[in-house]
Amino acid sequence: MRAAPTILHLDMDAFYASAEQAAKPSLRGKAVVVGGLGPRGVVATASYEARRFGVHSAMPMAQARRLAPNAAYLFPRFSLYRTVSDQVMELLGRLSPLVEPLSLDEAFVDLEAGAMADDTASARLIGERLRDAIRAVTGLTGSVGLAGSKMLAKIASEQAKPDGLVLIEPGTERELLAPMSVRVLPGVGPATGDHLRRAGMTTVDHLAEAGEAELVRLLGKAHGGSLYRMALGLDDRAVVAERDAKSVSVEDTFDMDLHDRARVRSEVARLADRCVQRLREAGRSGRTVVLKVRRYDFSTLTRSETLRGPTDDPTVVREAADRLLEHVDTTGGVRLLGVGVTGLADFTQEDLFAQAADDAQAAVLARAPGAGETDRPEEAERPDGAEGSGADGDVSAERPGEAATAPPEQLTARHWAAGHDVRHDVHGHGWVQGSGVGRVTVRFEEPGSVPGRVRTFRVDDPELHPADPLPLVPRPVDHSSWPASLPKSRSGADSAGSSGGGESSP
DNA sequence: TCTGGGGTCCTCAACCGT
DNA sequence: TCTGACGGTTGAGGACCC
Repeated sequence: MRAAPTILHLDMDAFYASAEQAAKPSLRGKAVVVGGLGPRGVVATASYEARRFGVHSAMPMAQARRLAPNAAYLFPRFSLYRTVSDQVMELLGRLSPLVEPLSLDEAFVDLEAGAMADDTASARLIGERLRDAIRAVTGLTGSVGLAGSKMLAKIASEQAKPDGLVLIEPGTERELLAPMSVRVLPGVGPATGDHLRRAGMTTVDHLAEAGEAELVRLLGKAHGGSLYRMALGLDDRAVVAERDAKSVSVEDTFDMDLHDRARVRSEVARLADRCVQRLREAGRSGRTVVLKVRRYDFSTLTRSETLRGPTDDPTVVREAADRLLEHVDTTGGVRLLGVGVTGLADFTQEDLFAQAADDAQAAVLARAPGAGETDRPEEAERPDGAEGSGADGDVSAERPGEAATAPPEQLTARHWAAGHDVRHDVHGHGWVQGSGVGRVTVRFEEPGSVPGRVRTFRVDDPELHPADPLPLVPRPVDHSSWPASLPKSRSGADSAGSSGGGESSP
């Protein structure tokens, strides 16, 4: 525990939905739901307007449509969200060298490492100025929590939502936590929450009173011990800037269960290729191949196989996944398949072969260091050529600069996904409101415009083209010197407790 | 009324070598 | 040679997070 609120947690408000509302003026103030639009999709984010109907994250899309039939339902556009996220993370990086992104819309900042905040007043000032800067640069709002630890900073930002700032004064932590539900503590989900409730513990105070021994008895050593410390407000987890990924995986849920064994095998091969592609893009290799199968009844099983050494060879991963599939009963149907790789390394078994060959040249017995016997046939037979194998690049142009020069003109496919941007030779920039029976409906508007008009075209209209997202703020205020202009401290900003939302302006 | 995708961490059991 | 303790590895599953 620190003496000053030196951890800042930023959480963008209803991030995906807010970004869509900023991009599409006609959706501002309306219920917007972003997520998978297929029959088995779930909600990724609902705008605050949609939440009033009871729609929330992780809810099945079919249920959301029943609750809010008039909401706008949009497919996620990760390239847009990533662009905005990069802008936000760049601002955070100017506050401290220690920034830990948790996702596209959330991050911890260690203000102490940035030597930015030396007291409560200056921490609060930084938080407010950060919210101003985010709004000016991205057009979106974010909520800020400030406290002496990660856990409390996150709880504070949750309380600050939407569009607010909450600072937890050092020394008030236990009192603040005591009446809260056990579910506010990190690591307490539905299962643990139920477990604790059956033992008569529903508030954080109950956990603190129960004592460490009782929690360890109920939940095990690691979980029980850490939960007890959290209940006392103790959390000394550091903000970690760089985290190496420990696994890479891809999975697909099918609109209809798969029954044909040959189809299941071909899907597993396809997923293995995609997984390897991701692995290679990250410049990594992996040693353990994992197959995941979710059956018709939602029961999920995994099978794994550890190779002699790490690989990034699609053939090796594909064959391992296929071997694992042989041990899985898929009669009855399969709703999800996944292929993953863990035990990541920065070298491959093939590198070890090269090393072994060098060793042999030096008249030393060729035995690869740390990898046991290096006599695995399927890896020895690998044809060389690590360049771009596997599935060829269907990844969309993610970098704004590149995207502008390479518009995704998929004229052969002509699939108009709801919510995606388009450009019409006559009417200009717009977005797909819906499509079907050979028609596509487009609303012509852009971030800075007034709500636009709707027109309908044939799906193969030659004047209609897919387009990249436009910046949410067409001409952002210059923030290149931010936050150098921040005063070190301001006494007027030092008021205790929470400051509500909506007080900042660009 | 059904339940995504991409991860992390923990637990437990089985097995192996010392 | 047998036995037990113990640590490391592997495999499977569960819970949780965003």
